[in-house]
Amino acid sequence: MKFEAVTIKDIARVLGLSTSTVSRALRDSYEISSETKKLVLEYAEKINYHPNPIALSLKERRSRSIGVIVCEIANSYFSQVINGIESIAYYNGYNVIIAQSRESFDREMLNLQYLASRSIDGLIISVSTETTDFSHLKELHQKGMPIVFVDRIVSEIETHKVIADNYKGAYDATLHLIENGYRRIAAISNPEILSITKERLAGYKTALSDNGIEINESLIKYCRHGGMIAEEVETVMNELFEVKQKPDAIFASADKLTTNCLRILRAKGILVPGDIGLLGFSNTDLTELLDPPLSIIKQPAFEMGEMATNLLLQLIESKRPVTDFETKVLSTEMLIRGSTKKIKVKAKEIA
Amino acid sequence: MKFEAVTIKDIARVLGLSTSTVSRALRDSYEISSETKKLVLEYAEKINYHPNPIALSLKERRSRSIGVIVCEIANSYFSQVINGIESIAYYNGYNVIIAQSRESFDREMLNLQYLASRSIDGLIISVSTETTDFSHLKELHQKGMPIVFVDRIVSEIETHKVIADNYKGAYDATLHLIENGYRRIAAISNPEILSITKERLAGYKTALSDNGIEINESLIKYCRHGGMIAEEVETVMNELFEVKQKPDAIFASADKLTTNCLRILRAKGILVPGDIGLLGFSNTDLTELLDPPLSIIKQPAFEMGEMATNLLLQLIESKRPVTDFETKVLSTEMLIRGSTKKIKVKAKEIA
DNA sequence: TTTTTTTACGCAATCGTTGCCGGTAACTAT
DNA sequence: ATAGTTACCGGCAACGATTGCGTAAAAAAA
Repeated sequence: MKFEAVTIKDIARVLGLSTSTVSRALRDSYEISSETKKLVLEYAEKINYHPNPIALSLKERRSRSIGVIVCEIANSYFSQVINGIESIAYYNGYNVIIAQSRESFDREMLNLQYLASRSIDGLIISVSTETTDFSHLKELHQKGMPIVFVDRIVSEIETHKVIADNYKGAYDATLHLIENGYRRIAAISNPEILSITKERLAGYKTALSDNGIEINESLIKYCRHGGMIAEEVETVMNELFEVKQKPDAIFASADKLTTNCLRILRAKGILVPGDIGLLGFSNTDLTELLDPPLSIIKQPAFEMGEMATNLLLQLIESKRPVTDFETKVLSTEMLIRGSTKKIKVKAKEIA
Repeated sequence: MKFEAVTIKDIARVLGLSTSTVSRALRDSYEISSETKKLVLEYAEKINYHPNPIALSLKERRSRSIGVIVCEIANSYFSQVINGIESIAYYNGYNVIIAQSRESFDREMLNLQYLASRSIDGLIISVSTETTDFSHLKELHQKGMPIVFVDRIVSEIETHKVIADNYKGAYDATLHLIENGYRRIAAISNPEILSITKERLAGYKTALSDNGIEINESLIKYCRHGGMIAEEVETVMNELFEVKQKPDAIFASADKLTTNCLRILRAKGILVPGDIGLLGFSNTDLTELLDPPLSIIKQPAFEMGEMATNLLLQLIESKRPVTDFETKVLSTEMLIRGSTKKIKVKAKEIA
């Protein structure tokens, strides 16, 4: 079954005009008499005419749609980013096509090809944890595709970028743990290649150093799939608890990592706080209802989506090639709750 | 800046052929010699030619994209449904355009118009809680737009529908509460107009009747915005706890309602279980980590998305108008956890 | 060698819309 | 009265791809 729409030809035929006249009447051209305009406009309204966007796209060589690639939408951070993207896009008459990489490089490539072949006018992307080769993105970028990175950025590609203040967020988080008496603070992260991982770990390390705590590389763990697979989080947790000197706190640097950490700690019967403190990046609005209520670093996800879209539209609608790119850095927010309750510092560790 | 793509004309010009020859060579027509085919194919591969989907859409009068309207994607149930939709759609070469109604009738209307004007080939929709007037959908449907309803269906429109077994899910949930000793079971629901509300409340009521418990309408509350706004849940909770005979359990019939119930109970300092039992429909994977771990009814969201998409593609690709529609009903799953712990039944209530 | 058939390709229309050019009235200016 | 101007509208081409039809050249049959 086909959905038949009204065209400009139908109007022209019925009204005994040419298509060009109808077109111009609809666009309120000065070359058309007010009577004809009125005639056309009224009839168009009556039969509920809408210009065919596909024909327009073909004519104008633009699809008025932007592509978005994230790892998954069933992630509170990204779903909030997407809400931000959509709000701006729809407001400006752009359509949003969402694709999920599911943290797979291959799927990211496929999605990219798919979107490119669907003639998107621009792209907002947060690269997958598996992506170490950016040549596909570079190629597209060089061909003139406007691209804006959000969150997980690619430093090698010069374009607009929107990130949270990952360094400060992680620094504050670590500092908070230290101030509450924690000393052996483990970090559970995404793969090292990701920009957010580097930035967050840098904040974590500096906070430790600034407070005279030695950085212990064996306390820093990476999860290949960003916590999407619970087992990988379990594996690194096992590694952390296998050794003599167990951590007394965990800093998890991504949404899924944070909640999966809690899941595994609970499964292991390790008490939070009590046995261990837990603080992580998260945008879920359920963290305060968890057992224990989680202390979190929250990113301004919606605003990041909005900002990325505004920058992208700027690129798309710019007449001349843009060479002056900016990287917007938005502040994170720390919410302190039960999972990082103050512990008594053992005497020997104070010195 | 524009992203310039390779066209069939570029190939024709370089190879000294006509566009029709190139087109036919690419489509492996018998009318083209194998040498020419090889030449064209190799060159197309070399310059990374991809047919312009917009031109194809215009020619074939189809966009190969389907529209999806849900209340919001930052809802675990709907994000899982969307994952199901996308998996089937992408597999069949269809593009998915997602729009959010945010439980607003006006936004649903706008999205619908927008999608229709973007020439979608079909629509999957779960209507908003505000939608009581279906004339816009009916009109579109009558014009020949293939539509499939998921979850929140519209009985007045005859087409394929995919739902969970809401009646049985709610019946089982209520029965479980009764078996665990709860007697004054309140129900917090979406607006009465929604199909899921009717079905779930029917299950709830029958379970009560079957067990000799009188149905008390003052224990049944409706939330206009489906719990998207925390305040409305608070209002109905206040009403429930204002009266002398307070409920001893709550059955929440939607994802956001369930978690917001817990949020408010915690804020009020009402113990779950203990003071009150709580069980609700939910698809969040965080419910087991909540305090208390929530007993839930889970819908097969991903499968529902898959099924809806298969049915929609069937409609779209059918040569003749389809008149034989089906309503698929999928089983829910009940997960029993701490929030519905057995309580001692008071002697007077047993009789 | 002539006729028929096959092979291999080009032309032009089409999808819906708009831009450019051209044309015909009616009106104004000379 | 004639030239020039203005108002208004139609025709054609183009965007990128497909397709029915026509046809020249080569191959096969007569």
